[in-house]
Amino acid sequence: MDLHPDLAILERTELFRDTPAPALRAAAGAASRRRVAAGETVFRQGDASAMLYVVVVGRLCASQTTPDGQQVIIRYLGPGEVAGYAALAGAACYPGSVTAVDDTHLFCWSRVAITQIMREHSAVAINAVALIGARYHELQLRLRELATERVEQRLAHTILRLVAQAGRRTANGIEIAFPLSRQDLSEMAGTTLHTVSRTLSAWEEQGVVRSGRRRVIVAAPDTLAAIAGAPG
Amino acid sequence: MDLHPDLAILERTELFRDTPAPALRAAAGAASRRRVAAGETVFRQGDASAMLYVVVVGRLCASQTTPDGQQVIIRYLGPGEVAGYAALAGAACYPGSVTAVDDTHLFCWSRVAITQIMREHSAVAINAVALIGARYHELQLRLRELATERVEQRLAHTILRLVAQAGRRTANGIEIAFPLSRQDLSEMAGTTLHTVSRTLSAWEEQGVVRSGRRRVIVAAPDTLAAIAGAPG
DNA sequence: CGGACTTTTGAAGTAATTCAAGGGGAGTGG
DNA sequence: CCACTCCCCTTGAATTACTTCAAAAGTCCG
Repeated sequence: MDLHPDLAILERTELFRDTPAPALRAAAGAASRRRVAAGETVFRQGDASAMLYVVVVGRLCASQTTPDGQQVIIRYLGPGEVAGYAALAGAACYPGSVTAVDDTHLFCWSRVAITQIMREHSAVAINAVALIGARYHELQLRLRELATERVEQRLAHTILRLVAQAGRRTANGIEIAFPLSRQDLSEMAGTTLHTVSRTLSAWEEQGVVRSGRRRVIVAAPDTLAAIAGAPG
Repeated sequence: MDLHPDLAILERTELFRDTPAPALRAAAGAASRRRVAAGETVFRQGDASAMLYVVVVGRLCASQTTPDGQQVIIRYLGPGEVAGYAALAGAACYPGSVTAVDDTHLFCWSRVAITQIMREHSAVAINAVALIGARYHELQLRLRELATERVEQRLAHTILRLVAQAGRRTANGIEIAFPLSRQDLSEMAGTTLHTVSRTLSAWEEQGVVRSGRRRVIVAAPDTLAAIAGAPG
C-alpha cells in the first residue's frame, strides 16, 4: 500500500499514529536519520534542545545527573518512542542525557521542523500532548512509589515495568531484553547497587528471578507483583 | 480593548497565552464556570476525566492516594494554571484528586470541547505540549531529589519551590501565601510530619524560617538555598 | 591469562521512621 | 466571654531499613 516504507514506520510511532496522510508525508519529508552504537550518547543534559528523536530500532536510556555526579535513570525508550521531548515542548535545553543501550536507529527532526509540523497538523500536536501526558502520569506513579514504598517494593515495581516494556519470553521466564546492571536498577529504584544485589539474591533463593551479569529474568511475575503490591 | 473580560483572563493563562484571537474566542465561548470553597474537592482520583479546569483565582492542590491510603502531594496550582490535564491528554480517568486550599474560581471545558479547540487551533495544542512538558520536567527534578537527597535538602527544595510559586513579601520574610501544614510538607517532600516538624524547629532556631499553625515564612532564603544545594 | 568491570556478602553505622505522650491555638457553642 | 473540643504541632525514646565501608569472588573480553 505505502509507496514509501518510512510512512509505514512513522504511522506506528506514538507521535504520528492515527495521523492523516499529509501529516505523515510532511514528517517523512522532513526527517533525517541517525545511527547510534550501543554505549554512545544521543545528546547530553544541558545541550540546546535542537532535535527531536524517534526510535526506529534499538533502545535508549534517558537519565539525569546531579551536580555532584549521581545519576538517576528516568526511563528506557524502545521502538516508536520519542526522545528529546524538550524540542517538542519548547524548552531551551535537554533536561537529561540520552544514551544507547543497544545499537539504535533513529529518525530525527529539527525543533523548527517539528514545530512547523505540529502547527500545520494539529493531530500531531494532539498526539504529542497525549504522549507527554502519559509520561507525566508514569512519573507521578514513580514519585508516589519513591515517596511511600520500601526499597523491595520499589524494585519489584521497577522490574515489572521493565518486563512490561521490554520483556521477552524464554524457557526460564520473562527476560528483560537489554543489558541491565545492578547499578542501573539502583538508579531507577532510588537505592544502592548493594541493596539491589542483596534483594535479587534473596529473590533468586525464592525462585522469583534468575539473574546474572547485566541480565535479569523474571521466573515468577505473580510473586513479584505480590511483593510490589504488599506493604510488607 | 477587549469587549469581553473573559478574553483578557484567558490570554494570561498558560494554556491560551499567545494564541490567536479566534482561538481565544472559541475557548471563551465554550467555557463554563465553577466555584469551589476551600476544602472542597474539584474531582477525585479515578473519576472519568470529563473536564479540564483553569484556575482564575484561588489555589488548588493536586494529590495522589495509594491503595493503602497514604497521600502524596503532586503540586499546588495557582491562577492561570491547568488542572485535570488528563482531559487534555486523552487519559480515561484522572490519575489524582484535586481539592481547593482557598476559595477558588475556575473556568472549565468538557473534554470534547477542549479537544475540538485543540484540533481547530493548533496553537492551543502546542501550548498544551509546552505546559505538560514543563510539568514533566519539574517532576523529573523532584524524582531526582527524592532518589538522591536527604530529607533536609528535599524539604528545603520543596519550600523554595513553594516560595517561588506562591511567595508573598512580609516584614519577617517571604510567606507562603496559603495554609500549609507539616503534614502537607511531608507529603510533598516524601517524609513524615514528625521529621518536618523537627527540621523546621531546627531551622527556626537558626533563624532561617518562622512558622506556626499551617503557616511558613522564610526569613533567610539564601541560607535555605545553601541547605538545598549542599550535600551535608 | 591478565585486567577491567560486575556482583556478592559481611559488618558497622546512621538517618529517618515509628511509637508514645503531651501541649497549644483556633474556632464553637453555651 | 469562657470552656470545650478538635486539630495541629512538638519532642523524647526506641527501632529499623538502608547505606556506607570493606574485601573478595565471578565473569567476560581481548
